[in-house]
Amino acid sequence: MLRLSRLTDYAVVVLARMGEEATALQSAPGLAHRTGLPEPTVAKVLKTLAQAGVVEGLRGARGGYRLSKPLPEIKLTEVIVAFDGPIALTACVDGGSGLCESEHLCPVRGRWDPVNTAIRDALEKISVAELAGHALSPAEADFRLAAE
Amino acid sequence: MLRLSRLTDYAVVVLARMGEEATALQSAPGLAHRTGLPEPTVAKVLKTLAQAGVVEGLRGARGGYRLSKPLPEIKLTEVIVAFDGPIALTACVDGGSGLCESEHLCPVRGRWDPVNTAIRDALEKISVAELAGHALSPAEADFRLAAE
DNA sequence: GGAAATGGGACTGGTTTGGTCCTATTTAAG
DNA sequence: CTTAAATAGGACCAAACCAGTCCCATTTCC
Ligand code: FES
Ligand code: FES
Repeated sequence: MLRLSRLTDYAVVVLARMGEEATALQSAPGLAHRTGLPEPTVAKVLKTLAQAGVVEGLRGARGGYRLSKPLPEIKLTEVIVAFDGPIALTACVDGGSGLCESEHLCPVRGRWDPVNTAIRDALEKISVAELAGHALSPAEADFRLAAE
Repeated sequence: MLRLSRLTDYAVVVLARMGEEATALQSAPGLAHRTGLPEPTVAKVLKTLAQAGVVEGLRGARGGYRLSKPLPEIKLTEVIVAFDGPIALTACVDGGSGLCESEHLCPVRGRWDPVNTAIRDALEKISVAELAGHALSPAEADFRLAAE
């Protein structure tokens, strides 16, 4: 289905929620509660995002996570790469030789690169903020909490 | 890895090989031999391509497959859709509601659409011919055969 | 010192996918 | 008319992959 990891989807949801209070320090359990997603999953997502440098994690009691840059500056590619790895559409990786067994017979050898860059370019232009529907209103957020 | 099905890769290889003799009727075993790919796999790929209308299959002895249109007119999306299904990057399909359990809590709901169209547009512009490295020279083809 | 949080990774069940094989159907050749 | 060669279609199985959970170490505030 050419689908990306479900965790990527979750990540966007979590980031969107964080974007509503961009400066605040928010804990994983807290965010789980506010997004309605299961807590262990949110924790995992945040860990990965922290590794990628998209969010910044502060340890200790009263610790939590914080966006390391404003939502509109977070490119979608950053998130995707964090969870799905480098954006390369095929098994025959970009310049890499030696990995494909039928390489010496293959007319396509390496030719996927233009495709990959085309997709990277397309995704590069999209920020997470654009996916977030930038900020549900606070009222709407309250409604969601109530719905739980 | 955001990778597409390996069969898609094979398909492009096979199509590229067919493009070298675009009008000729070529059998699955023959193409398998010429591409160096295992025969059952090539057969499967061709069946799928036939269903998608990319190639045309003729039955019976002396049957075979033929491109249903010239290689440069075959868009990459056609091939991808044939093997990987519709190009939609997330589990939450385009307009479809009701499939996602946390939809009522989800700030992203449906917002992936722009991403999907961005990717579709990018892929739409690429033809299989562009990936094929359009035609190894006949000499090169002979070399390959000899190399087997 | 204890509680609360992140950091990092191991483990596992479920799903998906690739690859193979089998059978029916069609058509040309002998 | 029989046989052979090919496509059409689908069933099946093993392997790879992924999500989800859990566990333990580390850090920091109270
Ligand atoms: S299939 Fe691997 S190089 Fe072409
Ligand atoms: S995660 Fe499904 S609608 Fe957002």
